[in-house]
Amino acid sequence: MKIATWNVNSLSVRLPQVLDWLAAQPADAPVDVLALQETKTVDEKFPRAEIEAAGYQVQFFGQKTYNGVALLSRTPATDVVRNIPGFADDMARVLCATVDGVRVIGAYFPNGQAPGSDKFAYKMRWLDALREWVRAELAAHPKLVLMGDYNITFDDRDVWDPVGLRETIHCTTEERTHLRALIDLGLHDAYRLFEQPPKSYSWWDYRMLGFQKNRGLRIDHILVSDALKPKVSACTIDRAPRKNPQPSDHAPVLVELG
DNA sequence: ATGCCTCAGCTCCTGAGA
Repeated sequence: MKIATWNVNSLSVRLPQVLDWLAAQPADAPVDVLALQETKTVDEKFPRAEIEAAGYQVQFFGQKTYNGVALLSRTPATDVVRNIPGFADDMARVLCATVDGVRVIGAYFPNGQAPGSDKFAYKMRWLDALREWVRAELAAHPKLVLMGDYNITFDDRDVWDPVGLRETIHCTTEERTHLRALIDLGLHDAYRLFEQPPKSYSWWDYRMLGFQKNRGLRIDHILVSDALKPKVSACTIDRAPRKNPQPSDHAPVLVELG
């Protein structure tokens, strides 16, 4: 089972790239589940027909201009949950469903803008609510994947300039403490289960030739539960779509469950 | 300096992203 996450930074702009990317997978190893973030599309305008024509079922949860998430799957998604139950939020950030017996959560974590800002405080509240909800989901569904654009780096290995970016957004101790608290629920950073190339990132700034100079951050993650950890056979970041004309600023992350 | 790109939208500028 191959599961992936990709912040597409507008699905209406990136839909052809998403379909091309899915079609480019090996025939014997298609992507079974794909979580998308920043679709930036209201549900009325969501490109459902195009995605279904590519052989995928799709759940989507969007809003105007910002945020928006979707969950593509080759088999039906059941028990769908939108956003964090009990946490009032006018932003479309979370889609959760069961696919092939795996509880899959795709999430677009808040950016946070700057430490000390109102948006940073919202990010911390959102992370608290997410953690308590995921704790309950894990108890009910031991086979669980939590993936998406976390907007948080785990440690300095995930940062192109850890000195210059010390305690800036995505790199603060407070954010990392919250991320670590998710891990402590019984989740594992699938990417670090394997030896990986140094300076591996999932996002590069559009400006300043960020990608060409590999000035990036690893902020897109796939966390797997204790029960799934022994089944993980690979986890990779696919940089190829970042080289497309008119790319998203994020690259997809993939995990394979044996 | 807080921009450099990119995107959406009450679109010829602004807000937000990260």
